[in-house]
Amino acid sequence: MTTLITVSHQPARSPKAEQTRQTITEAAMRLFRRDGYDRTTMRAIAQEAGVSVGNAYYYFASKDTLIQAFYDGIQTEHAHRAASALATETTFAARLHGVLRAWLDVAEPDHEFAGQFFRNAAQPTSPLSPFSEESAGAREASIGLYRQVVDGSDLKLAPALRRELPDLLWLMQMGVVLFWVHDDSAGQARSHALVEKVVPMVDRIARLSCLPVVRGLVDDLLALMVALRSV
Amino acid sequence: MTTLITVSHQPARSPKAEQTRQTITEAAMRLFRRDGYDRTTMRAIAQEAGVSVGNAYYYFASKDTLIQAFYDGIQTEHAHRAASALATETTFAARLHGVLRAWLDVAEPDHEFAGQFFRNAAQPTSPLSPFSEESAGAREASIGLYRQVVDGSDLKLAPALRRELPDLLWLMQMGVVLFWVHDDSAGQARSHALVEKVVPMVDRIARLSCLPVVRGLVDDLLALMVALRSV
DNA sequence: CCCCGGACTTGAACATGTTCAAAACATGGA
DNA sequence: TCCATGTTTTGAACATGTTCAAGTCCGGGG
Repeated sequence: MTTLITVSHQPARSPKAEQTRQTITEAAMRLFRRDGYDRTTMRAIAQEAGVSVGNAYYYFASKDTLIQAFYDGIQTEHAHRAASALATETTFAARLHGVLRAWLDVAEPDHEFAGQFFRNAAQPTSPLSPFSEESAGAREASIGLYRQVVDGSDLKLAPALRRELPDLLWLMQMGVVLFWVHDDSAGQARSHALVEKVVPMVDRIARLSCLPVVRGLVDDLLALMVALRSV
Repeated sequence: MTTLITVSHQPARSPKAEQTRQTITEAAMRLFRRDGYDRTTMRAIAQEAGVSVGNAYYYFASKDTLIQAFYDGIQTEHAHRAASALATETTFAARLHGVLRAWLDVAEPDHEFAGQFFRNAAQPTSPLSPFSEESAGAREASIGLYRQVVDGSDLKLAPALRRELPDLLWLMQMGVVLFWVHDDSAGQARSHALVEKVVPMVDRIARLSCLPVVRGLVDDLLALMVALRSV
């Protein structure tokens, strides 16, 4: 479930190298959290880690890639907390709600920091983009979470929809993240409100997906996804 | 309809100043289009404009704000082309399709360039974010376009939905833009396919919005929007 | 005509992400 | 022990966005 994606400039060959790499990421995380991404300089990171600037670049291709550690941390922590929700809840709505709220809880302490480096993740060409080739592993892991949400639940769905639903729910999470990043309300209250309202809606749509009218719309949606993949 | 948002460091007092400002934006646009955003340096822009670097900063707060001109250009051009679609089409689907396709057509020549500076627009704190205070004018103008789409069409809608639909359609456009920015297919074929498929779906949903089942979902959606505004 | 105040312009200086050639270090084999 | 080779580390140099103190220009008042 962990699926660490280490975008390393050079792979660590020796234990000592691994140690150095670790020291650098820890120093970076510490400063990023304390001063924010933009105000933390590479020189400061190097100094905090007791290492030269060039050495940081020996292990990490750029300042951006240093936040991969942060990325991975949230990912694994989310998987961890989501697991406990998935272990106890059985209804679709409760499971979905648990996984989404787990994300908000995990990410909350880093809201400000996330807002600062979000632009890097938004760049289509960046390896940190959730849609990038390099993020495939983390993306699959995250989608896997939503597959569990669906599979372990009481939902009755047409097979085609059941197959695609995890992808759609992951996409929804991306939407929530987008909203969350822009959310400057205290404790990201608006994001929580969003989740609170959206989950029952999704639940209702899913349950109605067999009714004739809704069925047609769902079929359109599935056709859309298939079409986009093939173009 | 134009609503030019000029984020200027210093307002231009004299005609000569206005001339200089113009020269700089034109040089910047030329180089951005030719070499891309990242590979165009401020020094190159200054030189192309026959001006000093400091002078560019007298008129523009940063390299980012130079692309405001580009932003405005797309906005006005879109309004222009959309108007002709709105003048001829009468059905909701055709009007919506016309406006969205107009955007794709207008933006196409700048797809690569847009991908490069998209990250700036994605940053929540940036004035170039479509959700920012500074973009309010352009945003309202754009939403106005979708108000026309709805109002001039043959759609029968509950008043509450009719009021909110333009906002929702604008949000949908943001989604299309997000997709488009990540779309590296030839001529952005996938984005066109997306629009082609999504428009009939939206049309169908809108037309079904009075039926009992769909009605409930739409009400939920409207309640969500109201709730988020008040939190 | 001269001078003053403000608008405009300049280019050197600064901050910071990134690169690179060279040095230091480690390790296994002669 | 010493060398060869590959790994790790260094810090100065570079590229580029941004700032700033100082200069130039210009119009209006004396």
